[in-house]
Amino acid sequence: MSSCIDTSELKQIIMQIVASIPQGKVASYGQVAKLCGYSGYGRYVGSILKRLPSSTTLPWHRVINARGVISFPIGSEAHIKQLSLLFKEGVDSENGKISMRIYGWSI
DNA sequence: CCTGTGACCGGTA
DNA sequence: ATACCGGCCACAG
Repeated sequence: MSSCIDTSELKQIIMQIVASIPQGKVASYGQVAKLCGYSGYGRYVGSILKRLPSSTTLPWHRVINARGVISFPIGSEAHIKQLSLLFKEGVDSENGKISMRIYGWSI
């Protein structure tokens, strides 16, 4: 079956939610999807962020997975880049586990 | 149209 | 605590 939703609209909502994540805090892919009103679309959130141009101003680095870690292989360029961006914002992490979550944060 | 692929997630062993 | 599994769903080939 083809998509049963308006993907272009969902894409914009996702970008809006990600853009509104406060500096120094993070959200999971599933959390972003749920905040959009589309629970279960975590994978889609990832696919959207993947296509972002390198020149984007969207804080994509504030989105991690539900296990509290960066969803890139440790040591990969993307992982190093995301970690440094988060570290620069003062995100607290121990052994790669991000502790400053976004739970309780409202739109 | 059918199949494989993810920057995912929650439950189970 | 870690490892695996099945479900998830748009998208590319």
